[in-house]
Amino acid sequence: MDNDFINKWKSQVKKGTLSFIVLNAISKKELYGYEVIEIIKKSTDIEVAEGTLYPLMNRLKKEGLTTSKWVEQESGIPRKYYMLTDKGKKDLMRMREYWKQLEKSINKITNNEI
Amino acid sequence: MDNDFINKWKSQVKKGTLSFIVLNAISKKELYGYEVIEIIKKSTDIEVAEGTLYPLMNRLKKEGLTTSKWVEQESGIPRKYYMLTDKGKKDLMRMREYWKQLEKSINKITNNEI
DNA sequence: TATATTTACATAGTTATACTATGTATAAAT
DNA sequence: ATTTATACATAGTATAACTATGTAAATATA
Repeated sequence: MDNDFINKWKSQVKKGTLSFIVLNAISKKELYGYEVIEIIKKSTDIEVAEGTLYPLMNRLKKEGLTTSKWVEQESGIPRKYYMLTDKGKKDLMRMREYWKQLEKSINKITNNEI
Repeated sequence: MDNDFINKWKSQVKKGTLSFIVLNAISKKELYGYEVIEIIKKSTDIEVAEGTLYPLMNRLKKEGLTTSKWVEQESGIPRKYYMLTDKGKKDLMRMREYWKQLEKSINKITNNEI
């Protein structure tokens, strides 16, 4: 209840940035879902719930940005690895451009340069 | 229909960034709604529909981040000017900190530094 | 040996916010 | 006289994160 607005805002900021972060993460190396959560936590300190991540992974696949393959483990539960498709790579490039632009715009506005 | 994913993504990125941009914009100078749309368009090239902006302005006020006052014009329709409350100023500071952190995290991830 | 925790996947329902479409009203431009 | 620009607003829709919950195997702990 404490700072309701800020918390809601942080959650809203994730809408968009989260898919961007995920696509970037799997762009250099195939990753499985659970691993993505850990990597994001470690490198950005953002906590992504499993109930957030798995539907997102499915959506990215359904939209044609990723593919996946199951990999059996010698021990333990099989892992579903995700990788970018050509469309995924292309879209990620465009997202990076847009993000760079947005970053500039927001810096301008926060630094009173309107 | 062309690039559906990217367009949806851009719209999602706005959820969060838009309120941040608006708060920054009115932080240095009282602005009225219509003016906010023009300023955002000019300084960030982001097109905000009126049906997006006015509900947002009302929400920010309801959440206690802004107040407003009507100002009659010698000619033309009265304008509703918005300004930050103390809570609005405090929250904006925290949003700026969070954004700075996010920017760093995303730069790290896009530059393959995981 | 029994129990709790960690790993690894998934979905149903809820919430929050941007978008679309639409409406009202005044002033200026064509 | 009609269109465009200015200035506000709301109802309904779509999207995506969040909460809660569930399954199952492996490992750690009591």
